[in-house]
Amino acid sequence: MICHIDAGSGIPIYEQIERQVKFSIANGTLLVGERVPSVRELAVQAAVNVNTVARAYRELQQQGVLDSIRGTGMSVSAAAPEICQQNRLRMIRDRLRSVLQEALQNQISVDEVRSLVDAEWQLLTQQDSG
Amino acid sequence: MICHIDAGSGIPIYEQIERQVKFSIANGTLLVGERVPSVRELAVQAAVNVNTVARAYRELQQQGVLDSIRGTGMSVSAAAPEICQQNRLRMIRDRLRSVLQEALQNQISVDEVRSLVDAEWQLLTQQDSG
DNA sequence: GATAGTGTAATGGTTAGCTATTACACTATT
DNA sequence: AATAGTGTAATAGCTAACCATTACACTATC
Repeated sequence: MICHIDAGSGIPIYEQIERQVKFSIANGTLLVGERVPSVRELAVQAAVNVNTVARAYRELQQQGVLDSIRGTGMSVSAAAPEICQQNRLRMIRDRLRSVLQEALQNQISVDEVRSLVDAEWQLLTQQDSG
Repeated sequence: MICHIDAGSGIPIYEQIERQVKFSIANGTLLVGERVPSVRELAVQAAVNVNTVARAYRELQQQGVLDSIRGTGMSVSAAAPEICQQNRLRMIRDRLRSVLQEALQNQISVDEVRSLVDAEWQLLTQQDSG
């Protein structure tokens, strides 16, 4: 599992990690019972502090997504796929709604928004930059 | 000029104020030379501290959007409309891009995104909740 | 049993954002 | 001149997020 962290996105790092773990479970990259990267391993890979990863994992555990076995590691719980799939679109939708609210409040039309979406999507898929 | 502040959006309040002043200038709600609400007045209206408004205004002044006359107030600069109109879509686009990046990284299709946009837009325009 | 790898926890420090409060210099109005 | 309204500034306190470091309890492996 590879974690993309955008430090300047305004979203807390631990939350970004949470999201990406959930997404990986939702789309089958992480399977039930599979071990998730260790906190230290992921901290190095994402160039982030161990505590930050630990916090993300702790919250995922509290949400029932991860099982923790002391001394061994953390693994994807049996209930995880259902939880994560249910939240899959919701996580995107919540962020999207916030942007749309701003657009709406400032007299930007649906058509303009649609154009932006299509244009930006094309840029992202072209360059495959992320 | 009315300011809508969403404390839980993750975007700093002073930045939200900046954005909304710019939007108001871009769409003609605030005209060149017109006085902007005083820091104290806007602070009360938005239920926010004076310093926070002052910071937003200070940055807008540094960007050439507002002129400051000590003892009198702040007014929309002559250069403001051009600056704000140029940034109008860019402000939305930047936030949109961030959301789309996450969607793309997690195998969400364009169609799903488009559906979300349309559905959310309809909800927002129906309820007129902001 | 020693070692290396797990999660967990505590401490201390930094930065950003926000609040509350007070104060000052200035301008416009009365 | 007095008053009320401007922007501006400084101080102090708070919280969230993050980092660096150290330490501990546990497990698997050699």
